[in-house]
Amino acid sequence: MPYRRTENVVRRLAEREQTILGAAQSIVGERGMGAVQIAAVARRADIAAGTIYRYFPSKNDLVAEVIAAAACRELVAMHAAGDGAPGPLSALAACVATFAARALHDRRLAWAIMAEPIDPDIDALRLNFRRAIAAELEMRISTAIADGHLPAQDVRVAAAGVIGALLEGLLGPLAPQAENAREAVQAMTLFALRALGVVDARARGLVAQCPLPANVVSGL
Amino acid sequence: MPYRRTENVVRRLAEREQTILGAAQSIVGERGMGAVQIAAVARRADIAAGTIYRYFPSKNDLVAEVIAAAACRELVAMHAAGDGAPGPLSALAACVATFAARALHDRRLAWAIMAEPIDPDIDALRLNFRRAIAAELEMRISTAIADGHLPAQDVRVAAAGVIGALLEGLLGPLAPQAENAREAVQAMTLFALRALGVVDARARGLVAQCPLPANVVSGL
DNA sequence: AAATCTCGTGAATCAGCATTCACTCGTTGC
DNA sequence: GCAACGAGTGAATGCTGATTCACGAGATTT
Repeated sequence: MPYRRTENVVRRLAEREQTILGAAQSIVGERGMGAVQIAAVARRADIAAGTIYRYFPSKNDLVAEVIAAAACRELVAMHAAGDGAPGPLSALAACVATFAARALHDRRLAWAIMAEPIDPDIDALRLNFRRAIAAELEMRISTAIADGHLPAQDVRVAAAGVIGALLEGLLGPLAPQAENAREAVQAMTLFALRALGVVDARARGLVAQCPLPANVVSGL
Repeated sequence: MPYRRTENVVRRLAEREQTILGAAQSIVGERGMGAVQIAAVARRADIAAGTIYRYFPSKNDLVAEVIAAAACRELVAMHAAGDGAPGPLSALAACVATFAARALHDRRLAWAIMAEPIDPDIDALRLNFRRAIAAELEMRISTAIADGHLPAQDVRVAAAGVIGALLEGLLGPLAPQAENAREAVQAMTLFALRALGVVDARARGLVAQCPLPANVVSGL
């Protein structure tokens, strides 16, 4: 009979794979995509460089998994936030605020994953992630338009614009550093809602009712 | 008497420097920052790789000059567009539309210069450019607020948000490719004005009066 | 316990690219 | 015309970082 992996070995392998992924992610979060080097990941995971290739066929595959995992977490959080809201506009506001709050919580990681280009292959993958995030927003926006809460507009462009505004306003190099995260999230959410056509006063009301950043961040 | 440069030689040197800068810029415009390699620039400029180092101490310095030149052109165009408008809100709209139209005209170049990170040193430089663009917008926004045309808001965040929305909505990977540039510019300008607090109807009016993209692009 | 088999290792290899430098050639000053 | 000088050259150098591989260690099977 051929060699077969013991239960124990399977677990150890799976654990190590997670260790590697975790090491890679923590490096991304601390120093950006550019700092993800096989040697560095290996060092942080406390294994040899070659070992990484027992788990991932290439560096790109490793990075891809890091991105995919983060993408999945964000999508779930956004979707849940929207579903929990009472109406279409509230759902939209919750969606935006959730994305903003979570991104702000892990600025560097979010920026690296959403916007920091490294390699054409990786960029293609990241594109899927962005598309998925955008699709979630588009869905909320479309619903709000259909219900007459927003003026008619090109949903694709609107969603992209909102994402761009959030990234740049909260994470980008121009964003005011640190200070009060909650205020920043609220300011950008307000900005985004107005951009989509909600009048100022109404938008302020919606923002005030949004779940607090502290809540949406849980489970990161 | 020591060697002295002839009038003729001086011109030739200056021309060649421009040739190199032009080659670098055209590569950025076609294939992004990542494609700017000394060998490639030299090939396009039809000179030897080593020659580039007679004109620029390092690749970073070369890239820096490409960025600075582009930044300067954009700032001048934006400023002029705003100054030519009849009122504060029109100026704001013209500023935004101009930025949008010009960016869209040279999508790749604009994206590369505004958003494509390569090297920490370069990033720092790009930051200045973004700050300058943002400052121009901030100035227009502040004026409009002071005149009571916009609700009070954090001008820094607002300007950053507008830039992010424009970049992402028009140039980013999610932006609908090609099609009608004029429409896209108008849609994003409308989006930005609403984001800043102009109500939909009024914003539409302002956008309709903006100079056409065809005009603002001249002189690129 | 012997025979296989996979895992982990890390030094060596390979590739891409910026940068250098010894050299050639056209200019300049006499 | 000729000696000095700086511009132009491009092959060689050097560095950085991903990927490979031959080997020793630990697991699994008989």
